[in-house]
Amino acid sequence: MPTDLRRPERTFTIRQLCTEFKATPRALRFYEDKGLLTPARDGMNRVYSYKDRARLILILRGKRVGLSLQEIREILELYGEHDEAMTQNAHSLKKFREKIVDLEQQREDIEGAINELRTACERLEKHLAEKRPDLLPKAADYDQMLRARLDGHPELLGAK
Amino acid sequence: MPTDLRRPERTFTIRQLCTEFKATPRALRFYEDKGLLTPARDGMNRVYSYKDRARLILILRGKRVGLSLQEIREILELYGEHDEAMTQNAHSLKKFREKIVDLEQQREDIEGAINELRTACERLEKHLAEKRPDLLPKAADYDQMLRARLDGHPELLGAK
DNA sequence: GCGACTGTTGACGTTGACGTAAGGGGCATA
DNA sequence: TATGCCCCTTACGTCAACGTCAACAGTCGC
Repeated sequence: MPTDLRRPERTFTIRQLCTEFKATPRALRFYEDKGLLTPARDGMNRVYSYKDRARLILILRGKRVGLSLQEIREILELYGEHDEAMTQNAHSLKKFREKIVDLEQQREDIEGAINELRTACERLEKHLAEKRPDLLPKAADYDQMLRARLDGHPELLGAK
Repeated sequence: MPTDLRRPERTFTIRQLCTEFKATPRALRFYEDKGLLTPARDGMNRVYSYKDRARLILILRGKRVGLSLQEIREILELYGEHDEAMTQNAHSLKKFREKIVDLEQQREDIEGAINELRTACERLEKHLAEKRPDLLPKAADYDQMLRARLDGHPELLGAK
C-alpha cells in the first residue's frame, strides 16, 4: 500500500493538536522552547506534521508516567540522528536502563496504591451505606467516567 | 504472640528516618507542616513512633505514584477518624474512584513506556555493538543496580 | 474597512515541593 | 572551654511546567 501510508502530508495547526489532546498552545510552544518539538513554519505560524503529532503523543505519555521534559527529550532524540555522538548514546543507554528499573518499581507502587485505594473505597462505601445511604454516588458515574476516557483517542492507549 | 508485636514502643529520630528512606529533615518537617505527620515531642525534638514511620512509608509511596501531598493526606486521614464529616467522606470516595481510574491509565502508560525504552535500548545496543563495542556497558552494572534496589527495604515492595 | 478569530512573541505570575541560609539551643567529646 | 554534631524555627530562594496578560499581525466574512 504505497498511498495513504499514514497520511504523510497531512498537517495540523496548533489549535487542532491542542483540542485533540487537551493541551494548550502555551504548552506546545513551551515544549518547542525546550527542544521537544520543532514544527515547520508558514510565515510566522507553526505547522505541525504527522511526525510532530506522533512526538507530541510520546511527550504526553511520557509526562503521564512522570518523566521530566528533559528525559522525554533524550528519548525523542533517539528517534532522530543515528550516527552522532556515540559516547552520548552510551550514556543514554545507561540512563534508559536505569529508567526502566525506575518504571518497574513505579508499576509496583501503582499496584499497591490501587489496592489501597480500593480497600479505602470499600470501607468508605460500607460506612456510608450504613449511616448516610443518601450520599452514595451512583455506579453510573463511574461507568460514564470510564467511557469518557476511552472515547476519541484510542491511540493513547498504548499504540505505537 | 503478645510481645514484640511490631516493636510497638520503638521510636525514631528524624535523622534515622531520613537515612532509612533517603529523605531530608526538611522534607519530613514539611510533611508535618502540611498535616501528613504529627510526631510526638521530647522538648523541642521530634519523636517518631512506629506508626509515624508507617505513615511515612505510605507518603513516600504515594509520591512515587504521582499523588500530591494533599491527596496523600486525604488517604491518610481515612485511616484515622471514622465518625466525622460524612459529606466530606462522600466527596473523598468520588475523588478516590477518579484516582483509581487515573492510576489504571498510568499503569497502561508505564507498560507502554517500558516497552518503548526496551526496544530503544535494543536498538542502541545493536548500534553500539557494531560501531563502538568498547563503549558497551557490562551487564553486571544492571544486575548490581537491581540488587541495590531490593536491598534493605522489603517493606517498600508492596507490603501492607 | 471592521470585528472576530486565530496566530505570534515576550515578560511576568503561580503552584508544589522542597532547598538553603541565618540564628540559636543541647549535649558530648577533645 | 571550645569544637562538633544534631536538633529547632523562621524566612527567603529555587525549579519545573506551565498560566496569564499585553501588544501586535494575518485572514475570513460581511
